[in-house]
Amino acid sequence: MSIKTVSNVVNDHPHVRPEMRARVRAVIDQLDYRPNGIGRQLRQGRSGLVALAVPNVTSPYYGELTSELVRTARERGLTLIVEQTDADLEREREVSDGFPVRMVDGLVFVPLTIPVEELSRRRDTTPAVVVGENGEGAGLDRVTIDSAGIGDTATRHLLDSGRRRVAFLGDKGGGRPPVVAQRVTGYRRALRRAGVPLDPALMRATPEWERVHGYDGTRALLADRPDVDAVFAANDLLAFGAVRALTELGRRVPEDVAVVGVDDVEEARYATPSLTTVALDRAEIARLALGLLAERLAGDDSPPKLVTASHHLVVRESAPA
Amino acid sequence: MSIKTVSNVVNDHPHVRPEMRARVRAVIDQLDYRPNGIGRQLRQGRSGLVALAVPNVTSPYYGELTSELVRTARERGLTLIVEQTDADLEREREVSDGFPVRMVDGLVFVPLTIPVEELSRRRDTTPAVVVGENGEGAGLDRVTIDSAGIGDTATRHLLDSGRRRVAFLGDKGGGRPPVVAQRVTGYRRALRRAGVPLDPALMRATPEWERVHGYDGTRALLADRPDVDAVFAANDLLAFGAVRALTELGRRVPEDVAVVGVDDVEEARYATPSLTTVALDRAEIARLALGLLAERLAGDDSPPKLVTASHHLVVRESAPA
DNA sequence: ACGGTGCTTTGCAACGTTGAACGAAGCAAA
DNA sequence: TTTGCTTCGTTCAACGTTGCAAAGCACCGT
Repeated sequence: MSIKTVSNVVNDHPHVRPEMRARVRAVIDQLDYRPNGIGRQLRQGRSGLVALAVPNVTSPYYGELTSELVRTARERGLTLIVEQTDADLEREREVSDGFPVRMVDGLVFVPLTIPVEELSRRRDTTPAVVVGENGEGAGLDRVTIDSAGIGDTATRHLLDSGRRRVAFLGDKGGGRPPVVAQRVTGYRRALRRAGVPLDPALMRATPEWERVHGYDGTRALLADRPDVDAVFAANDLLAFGAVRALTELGRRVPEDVAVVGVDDVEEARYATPSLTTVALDRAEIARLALGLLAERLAGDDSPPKLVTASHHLVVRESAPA
Repeated sequence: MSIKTVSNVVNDHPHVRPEMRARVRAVIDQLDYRPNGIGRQLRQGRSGLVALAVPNVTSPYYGELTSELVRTARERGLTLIVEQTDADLEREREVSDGFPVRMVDGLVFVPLTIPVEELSRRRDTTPAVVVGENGEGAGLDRVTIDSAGIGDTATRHLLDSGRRRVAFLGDKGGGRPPVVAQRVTGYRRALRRAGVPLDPALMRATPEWERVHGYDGTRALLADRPDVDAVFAANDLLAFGAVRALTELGRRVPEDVAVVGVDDVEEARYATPSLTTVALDRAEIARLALGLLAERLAGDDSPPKLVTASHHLVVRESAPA
């Protein structure tokens, strides 16, 4: 029998006699034949591969996002290649410029440090979806969250529970990336609405947003402002570090200092005390991102789209109502 | 100029006049030409893709292992495809049988629930490396750790600090998978050496090894044996859950109950109290696994190899010396 | 001027697959 | 028996790349 007939059977094409079909199937089983994906991809001009470029898969937030993307991609018949940029500018540039060898059909990119102008100068024509606030203005499809709203929600919760000296942990010196700028905006908005003056000494910058930076930043904060009574940390990891520092310095959480984070990573539920946080729906973000990408893969060439995923406050022990 | 000349330039072949080389380079830059990976792969018969099948990328241990594998693969010029089995038997079967379409050059597999016999019946000829104790006897290349040694080290540390009622958290009912069996073996060995009789009520089974199971298991443990003075948890997540449960039930850690975990995930350093644990070198595991795979890809067809990665005790607050 | 030598460039084929077009049967109706 | 139609199977070509071998081209010595 001809190769093409086998192809027809494998692809469930019509116009194959049932008898022939069965015969081919039997031989396929016997030989454990599997179509060579490469040949197929070359013929069809698509690989079904999608690259995910994320700062890392280690930190809980990106890990959980990666997990949801892997799951969602699978459901859509796509396969995910994982790359880590380590938040390194050069690595992010490489991702933005496109891999030197063309292999993937699409890209999901979570940029941290690359300037928007560079993103928008992108020459690579592989469809790309940017995830996060940092791609603002890049002229690419993007899934984002309302970080100003998040900052507002968190800060308001602390103010509503009677706190008045609310620190912001996780600011960046110099030009703030959009994600930071937005969370600060929300923080200020909530303070203003409550009539609480902004105290610059309560705005603490950190080099990154990992546990150790929350820890260090909080120790520095307490040295300056020993009377702080609440911390809004820009993400959960900073918050964990903050709790650790506060505890070491003899502050009780939440009695002396309340702490709110952002992300609702799994650990937030099991930490001691459990962490009040603003939850982001990572499954929704994954769904939206791959949805946008799938439209492009299907040939959609409309102007770049922007979609916003939802968030909600989860009240736990570290900052009760 | 001919297509082949371009190919020669792209691949830095000798015998291309510098002038011609420059001319081709210029055009490549101008057109932003990138070789099509699929065509190249078809020609060369290899894709440079390696599949990683891991229970999930969310839990810290697998996440950190995935991260190291991504990094190491990159260094070796390989690209990692990530699949999650969710510790589901059916999904693990699919991985073991091989993907229905051939696309990857190799497989790194962390099996949890699939029986060894099924693994060894594997028909797929794609080179595979198994990571972990659970692949014992599968007749495949494997990177493992000395889990009996780990159980011994952890238990001994607790006994050395004067504890006598040491619980084992994370047993499995019914036939124990190798990883559990080995950690139990080490636990018993240390107890025997210290002359402490084994108390079956201190052996606590959990459905999985996640925080919630450590939490539930520890509550059950305290109901049965309120006088327990130490917990050896089979991994860090169980230990975090245990600490949480102990704290809620009024036990101080480590004063009343000491806790030791296994893995040394990043969180262990920042938890309150910080966690004493047996550290596994994930970078080493990744290096060894891809090293074995690379040998197979290079044509090595010697009998299956077994290599063992190292471990060491890290003493922190939850179980001081 | 001719063949030889060594460097440079090109043509051909093949990797494994599948869409398109073509050919070969089978069958019913004329 | 021939014609026309349907159903099934095959051949051809192409996807983009690169190893191989042959061809082109200077330049040299005789």
